[in-house]
Amino acid sequence: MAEHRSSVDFDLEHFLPYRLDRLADRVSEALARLYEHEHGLNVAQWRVLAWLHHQPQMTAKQIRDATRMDKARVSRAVQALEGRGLVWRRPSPHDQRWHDLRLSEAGQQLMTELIPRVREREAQLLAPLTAQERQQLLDMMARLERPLQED
Amino acid sequence: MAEHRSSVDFDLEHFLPYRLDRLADRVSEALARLYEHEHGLNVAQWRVLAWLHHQPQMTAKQIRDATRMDKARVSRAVQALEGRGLVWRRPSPHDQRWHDLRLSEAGQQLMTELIPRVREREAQLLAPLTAQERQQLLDMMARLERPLQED
DNA sequence: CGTATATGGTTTCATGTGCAACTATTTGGC
DNA sequence: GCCAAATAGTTGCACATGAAACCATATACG
Repeated sequence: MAEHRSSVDFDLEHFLPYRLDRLADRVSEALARLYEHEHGLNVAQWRVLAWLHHQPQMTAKQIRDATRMDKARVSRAVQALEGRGLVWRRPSPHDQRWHDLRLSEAGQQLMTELIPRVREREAQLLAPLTAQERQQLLDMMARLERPLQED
Repeated sequence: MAEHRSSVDFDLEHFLPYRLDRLADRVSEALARLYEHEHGLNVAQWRVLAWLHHQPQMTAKQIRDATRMDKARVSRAVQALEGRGLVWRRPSPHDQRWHDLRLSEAGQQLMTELIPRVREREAQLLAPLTAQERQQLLDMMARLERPLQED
């Protein structure tokens, strides 16, 4: 059992950052077909919609905190969604710097159609793992992520 | 225990593709300081160097297969590395379409310096998991990835 | 009050990327 | 041997993204 890796040889195949990135890419690609090819949504836009579906009224700042996306990325995603009539935006009465965001009727409809299909796809992806393993996986990922929070 | 998620509510926080992507991003960012900020290498370039260190002579095609990166991405990474004198490239005597790649002396040196530090960083990242858990994690990731191979 | 500072959001710029079209070389069928 | 198809690698293009500069609004402090 070669559990001790030599100090001179370095194998990317056993290097977690690389493996994580590769898997994330593959998974993301497998999902993109649903919201990208069929609905012209990129990942940032999909995430904004998902959050607004989950929590019906948010500001861009809240979405940024929730998704940990760059604020420029959120800003552009919201612009695109507003342009397509999927999201409403208006300055907050409490503070004009904030913009309150909500799904429009069309946005709501889109998510109602999309979510079950995304769920189904996720189930396919997760099929190789037992329910217990899925839980373990998410749990380990959370533990790995915690020390990397930088705010 | 709320293990059955409602069909109307959708929480990105429990959605594996999103969680994977976020973790991969964070981890990647934590490592980028080492090879990006200090050595001006981007991820693609780092991967090419790592593979050439692991297996001293490869063609771009082999690197592409190993890393599953787009061939344009590999091509540009190699160009940059050759331009900086970190890798040598010459047409293969067997087939002029191939280019044999090797680390130069400088490339070798860079990796000798970089690898231990990258290893150390990886160890910090993995600190929250036991050795057994690390093994489980890589194993589960491999099982998730297998059905997504598309070649 | 009134100015300095902080904050939410936008825009500009440089960079990285995938895809598709392209070039050059090799292989396979005739 | 010769041309069609395949293959390795490069390049043009469109797009997404992060960092930094920027704008507008709100808050803090004199």
